[in-house]
Amino acid sequence: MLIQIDYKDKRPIYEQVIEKIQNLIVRGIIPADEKIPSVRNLAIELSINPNTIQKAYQELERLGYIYTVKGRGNYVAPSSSWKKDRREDYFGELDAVICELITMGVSKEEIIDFVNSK
Amino acid sequence: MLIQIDYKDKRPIYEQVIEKIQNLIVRGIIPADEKIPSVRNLAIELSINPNTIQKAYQELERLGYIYTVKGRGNYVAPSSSWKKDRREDYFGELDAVICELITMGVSKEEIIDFVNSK
Amino acid sequence: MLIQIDYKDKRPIYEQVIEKIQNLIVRGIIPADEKIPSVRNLAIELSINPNTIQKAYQELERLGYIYTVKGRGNYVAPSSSWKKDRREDYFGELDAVICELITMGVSKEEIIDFVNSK
Amino acid sequence: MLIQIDYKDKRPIYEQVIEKIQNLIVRGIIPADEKIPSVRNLAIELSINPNTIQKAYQELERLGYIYTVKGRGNYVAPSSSWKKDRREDYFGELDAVICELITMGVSKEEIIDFVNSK
DNA sequence: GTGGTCTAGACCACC
DNA sequence: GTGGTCTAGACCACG
Repeated sequence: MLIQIDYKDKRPIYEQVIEKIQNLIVRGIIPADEKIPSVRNLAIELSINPNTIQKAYQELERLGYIYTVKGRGNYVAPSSSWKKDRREDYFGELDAVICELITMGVSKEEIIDFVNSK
Repeated sequence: MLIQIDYKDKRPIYEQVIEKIQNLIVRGIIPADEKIPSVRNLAIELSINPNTIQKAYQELERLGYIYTVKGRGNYVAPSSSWKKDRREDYFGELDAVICELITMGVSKEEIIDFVNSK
Repeated sequence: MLIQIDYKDKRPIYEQVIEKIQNLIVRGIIPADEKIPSVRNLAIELSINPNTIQKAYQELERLGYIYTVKGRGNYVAPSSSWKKDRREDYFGELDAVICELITMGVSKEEIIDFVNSK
Repeated sequence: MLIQIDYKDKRPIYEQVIEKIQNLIVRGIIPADEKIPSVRNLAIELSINPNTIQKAYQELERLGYIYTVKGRGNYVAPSSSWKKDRREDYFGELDAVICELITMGVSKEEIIDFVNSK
């Protein structure tokens, strides 16, 4: 797996795990219905306590990114279960940042130029 | 003062205080070199532990939004000391959000439409 | 057979098998004294461990929905052996739900309207 | 507090805690914005590990029944944040039970009689 | 003191 | 072997 924990990061470990796996799923690196590492294996691989991975996996399931089959393992969910939510989340963030920039006197044109320069 | 603490907010209280005062300063509601409430007074007004206000004020000073005069109080710093930093921060955030949206298959045009609709 | 396992369902697989077969029996799709698939065959058909099917069949026998003839297979029991139990179970559930709704301030009339609208 | 754990119950302890506190809140026994016992205190009172209470409280917050203030404690949320969801949940359950009963040949009239007899 | 996170180690149901 | 739950005990940030 391509997951790395950053111990300098102030966020809790389980959040980092969530984010990393979200990334792998959203970018299509792990396809739908593919198995992801077992709680124990990932724990060993990252030298982390299994409970911490467990917490991350449970949250990922709650968010609709994976589904869990007891006695079998965890599998990535079809994109339909998270795609919409995720878009809305990011447009919400975009909205907040734009509000802040406009409040600070940045014009819409400047923002659009910035988007185009990407 | 126009500060309200939201206890249901997940962020620590001192961060909320920082954000609220930043807002008052950035929007020009408190002009440069104006005195802001003393640690003690604000603590009483918000029914909050003075240590919490103290922590917020220290951070605000570190960020360049206020300056402290020993024995006299805290004053709003001139905008030159924070304006640039703040713009860069928000453009950094904007950058991150746009990257995410593009990764998810949202086109630049959609993003620009969204900005224009504001 | 018309059985489908849903791996995203939180319940254990053997419970799903029980429920599905109960349904086929209760709705009369498999008549009394009809043979149901052998443990082995159903296991193969559903790509499931035979132990899981075995557990489901044992429970179905305990509940009176099927009876087992050693060396010959499993057969649907006559409705007399489960019909009464089942009705009582569901009226018990109905009772519990109605209690909760009333506790929450929902009137009997609202509940009756809901039943009639079905 | 009026909470009792039933060790014969097969459900996990944290679910029992959730259900018990939900009840206290829904029935108005603990009013909105009232403090509920701290994680540690309730753990001691019930002779349960604090982590288990913690899990229950986090779920209760996620469900909108309580809100948490770090360093202060947990408080019951205003009913607006859960009342609607809860009604929908129970009407959903009611719907399922009624479907089952009708499938078994129970008439609407019988069901309505049952409701009226309560 | 309060909640939030983490570790280590255990037992269980399920497959 | 797999996930789910629980205990015991620890450290941290917050107030």
